[in-house]
Amino acid sequence: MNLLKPIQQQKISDQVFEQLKELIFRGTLKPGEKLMPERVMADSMNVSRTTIRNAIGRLVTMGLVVHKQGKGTFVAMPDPKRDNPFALAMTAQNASIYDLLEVRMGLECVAAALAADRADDADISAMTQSITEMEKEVQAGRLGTEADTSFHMAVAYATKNQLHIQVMKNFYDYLFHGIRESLHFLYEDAQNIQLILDQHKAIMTAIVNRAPEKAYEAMQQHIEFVKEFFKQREK
Amino acid sequence: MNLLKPIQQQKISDQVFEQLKELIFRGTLKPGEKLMPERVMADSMNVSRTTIRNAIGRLVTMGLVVHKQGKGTFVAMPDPKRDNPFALAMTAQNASIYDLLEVRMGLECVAAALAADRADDADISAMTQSITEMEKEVQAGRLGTEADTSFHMAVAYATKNQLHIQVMKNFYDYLFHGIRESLHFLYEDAQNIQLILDQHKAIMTAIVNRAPEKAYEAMQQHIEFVKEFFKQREK
DNA sequence: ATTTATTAATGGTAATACCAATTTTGAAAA
DNA sequence: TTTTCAAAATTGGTATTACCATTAATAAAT
Repeated sequence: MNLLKPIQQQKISDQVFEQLKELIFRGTLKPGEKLMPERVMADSMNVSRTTIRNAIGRLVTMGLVVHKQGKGTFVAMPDPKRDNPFALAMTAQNASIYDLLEVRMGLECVAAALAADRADDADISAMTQSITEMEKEVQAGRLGTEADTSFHMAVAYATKNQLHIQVMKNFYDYLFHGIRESLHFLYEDAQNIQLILDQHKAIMTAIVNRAPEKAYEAMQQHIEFVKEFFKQREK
Repeated sequence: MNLLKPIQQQKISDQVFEQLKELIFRGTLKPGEKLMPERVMADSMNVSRTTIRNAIGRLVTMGLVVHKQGKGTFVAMPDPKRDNPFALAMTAQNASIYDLLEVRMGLECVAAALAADRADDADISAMTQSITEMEKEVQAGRLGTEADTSFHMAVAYATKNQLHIQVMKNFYDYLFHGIRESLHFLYEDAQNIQLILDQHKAIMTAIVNRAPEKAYEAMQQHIEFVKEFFKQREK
């Protein structure tokens, strides 16, 4: 039976939510702009504040608006991080940079070891290129952050593990857009860059020599170095 | 000034949210399972239903639970079609079980070592419970896959690394779902299950004894065992 | 035993009051 | 006048209570 389609009983909060979402997506409500106070909005829409808060709450967890007690609710600034899964996870769980480094430690050390087994000529040449590129950048007075990333991605590709590659792509995409500021401190010091370059070379050497354990350790020391840097800096 | 650290004024709804999320992540609340009615949950937590609804509302928009008016609130089934935070679903199709195990090797071994440093009583008891649960399941003639996952998530939680927890949750939700059939072969053999149980116990013992290296190795052997099983089976 | 009406259970909305953080206001002090 | 600072007004967060809407469970009628 049931030839009749059910009248889609959309919840009231759904409708409010849709309206607000539209306003934000269309740009009628611009980033940084303040929303109406909940009480006013409830009044002008003839619904309860409860419902309004429900709708806005969804926008908050979606990261489209932010609540500020005592101030109001504001449209969130368009944030490249928002599209990045890692960034979302980081902010949602308010993870620290150490959390990040620990996860990297797990992923990249094993990756380095695998790379030592599986890297082919193309992989090696990609690593080499990343290193010389980084040297050039530094010589030119720039920070070699992109070349740095390239090196690590080259290692990832050398594992031939599609899943690992995908994960690392997400990771470094975030490192770029997400914590660029934090990393600047690391790159500011020319001494650090030289050390990083040496560490990269050590990793590559181990990979070229088909020495998985060495590669593992070299990567470990590399990440440990970064971790120590931030630890020192905290004081 | 500001020598005083800000008392992290976490909202009540935040705390409720965290508790519920943890129950779901750990697998204590299994997919499809019904949550307590809001009213009794509010009562047993000594907060208002308003706050409970706020917390649950977040879980809903995150897709972890679903509301059904008149019926209740239920833990959502992990849905591959759903947007997963790390966009790994597509990769999971092409990824081999070895790819998965390699990435796990990196993440979980380091995690085990960290857990040995940081696990508290609650973590230990969660691991114990997962192990006994798995034993009970096996005794009853069922496969203890869920308890197995719970154990690994317990280790993840013991790291206190929020990012790692998030990553592992997604791994188990989306990736292992794709190779569930394959895993059946592993669990079919009672002998294997016993070995897996022993390995879990070894991991936990190392963690209890605060022996990071041992924990690392125990986890390594555990994953290596699974890998070897599938390798043998290919022939 | 089947069907139907009633009741209970449970999420959704409303209304009101008060708490907590922030801004604004306005009077007192300089 | 300008600055300071305390009181009041704003605004999001939580609590309470009541009632609506949907579904499941139960009792009553056939």
